[in-house]
Amino acid sequence: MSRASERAYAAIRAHLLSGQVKAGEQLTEDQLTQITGVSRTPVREAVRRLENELLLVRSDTKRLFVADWSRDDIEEMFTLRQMLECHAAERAARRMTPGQLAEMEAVNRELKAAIALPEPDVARFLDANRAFHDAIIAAAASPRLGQMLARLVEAPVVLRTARTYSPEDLRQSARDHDELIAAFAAGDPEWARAVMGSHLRRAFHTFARTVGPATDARDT
Amino acid sequence: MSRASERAYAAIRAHLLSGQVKAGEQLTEDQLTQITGVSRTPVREAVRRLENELLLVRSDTKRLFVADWSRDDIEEMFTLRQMLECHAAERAARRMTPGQLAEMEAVNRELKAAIALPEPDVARFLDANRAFHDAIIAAAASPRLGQMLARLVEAPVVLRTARTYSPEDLRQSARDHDELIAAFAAGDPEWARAVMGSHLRRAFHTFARTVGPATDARDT
DNA sequence: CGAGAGCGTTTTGTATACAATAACCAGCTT
DNA sequence: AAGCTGGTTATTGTATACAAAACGCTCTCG
Repeated sequence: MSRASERAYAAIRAHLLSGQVKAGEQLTEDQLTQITGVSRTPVREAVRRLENELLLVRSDTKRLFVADWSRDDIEEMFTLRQMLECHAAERAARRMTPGQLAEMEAVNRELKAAIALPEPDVARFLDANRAFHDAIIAAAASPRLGQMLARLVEAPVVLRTARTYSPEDLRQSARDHDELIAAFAAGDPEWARAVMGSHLRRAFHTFARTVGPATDARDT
Repeated sequence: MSRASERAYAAIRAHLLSGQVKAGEQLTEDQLTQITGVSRTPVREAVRRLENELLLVRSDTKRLFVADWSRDDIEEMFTLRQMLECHAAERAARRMTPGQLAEMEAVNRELKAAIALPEPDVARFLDANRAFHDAIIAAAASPRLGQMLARLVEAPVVLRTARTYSPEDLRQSARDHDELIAAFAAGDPEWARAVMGSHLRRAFHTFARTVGPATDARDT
């Protein structure tokens, strides 16, 4: 994307992440031009993108609001992500090249360094974690799958700012990544899928623990 | 969407569907303003949407081109659609209300009427078919799932215009729908998922038969 | 000949003015 | 008091002019 609209996107996103703005609150394009420092045209493009990522929503009369993710919305999102990312892991296990595998090992070393004592660096962990998952998606070589996952992964980022990860959560995550790498090295799609499934499902429960109980137990 | 950009979207889409334009061909925003009769601003919004639906693609330098769907792309799309729509069928089976079920039965009667002899009306069939699948997605009550499926289903519409359906294809489709309705009436998620899976996979092979052989057999 | 620099043309990106529509509020009617 | 109605303001949508970037061409230099 071009410079101004990219800047607008990043600025609005940062603004949403910063927590200065409440879920359900209305935003106007004028406010956003002030926040971003660019004119309405690129702001509108950025807003379209954020709408697509479901960070912003529109009322029936085109007013713009900060999206409000319920616990059920989040669970739904995790379920979809699991479905798609397991598929991606399976595809990746079939297609991964030695170079890609080496790259993933490097990323995972970085991830482990980030959580090393004495002081785990959560932001650095999250960056490495994201790079790891992106590498899998890249190896899956499925543009539509990648696009969909990108949208799913974007949204919860908003919520994770206030989240606390225990050192054990971080270490378990690193172990999952080790096992995923082993599955890729073995070229075993079923293994990769299974590890990814438990990895994400556990992540959901870790996440959910801090949010509250489900309101509806019917669903998968 | 607003009037002008909606009109632009529909006009560009129709233009792509009409076959007057080849895959891979470049389009400029100016051309599109002429085709649509609106200014560049709403054209650009429509283009963003079509990019998102992967009917248009951008070069690395922001030039706009008609997307070129390879056989592998189409297979990938069907695979994703199957994954998501099976999930939707499963959810729908858990949640369907009597009113929704009656609605689906009505839609399926319309579908059967459309393919009745002497002269099956394929356009009418396609409309009813779409309504049927939309009803399932609605019953699944998962906004993100619905949004993703909408994008997946959009694209192949482009290609199916020239497609020929045998009367037997149409009848088998109607039978699948009958069985889906039975699964929903029974409230059996596994049954619904299984029927949807075979329904879509058969649709893929019907589709693929007219397109040509796969270039890569590694994938699911 | 071929590679690359310079320059006019084409195409996309941004700002801004104006138009259309939705929300708001006051005052009226019943 | 509840609900409509007219006008006023706030907000979004569209057109257009200008800026920036990419393309294609020619000309030059090695």
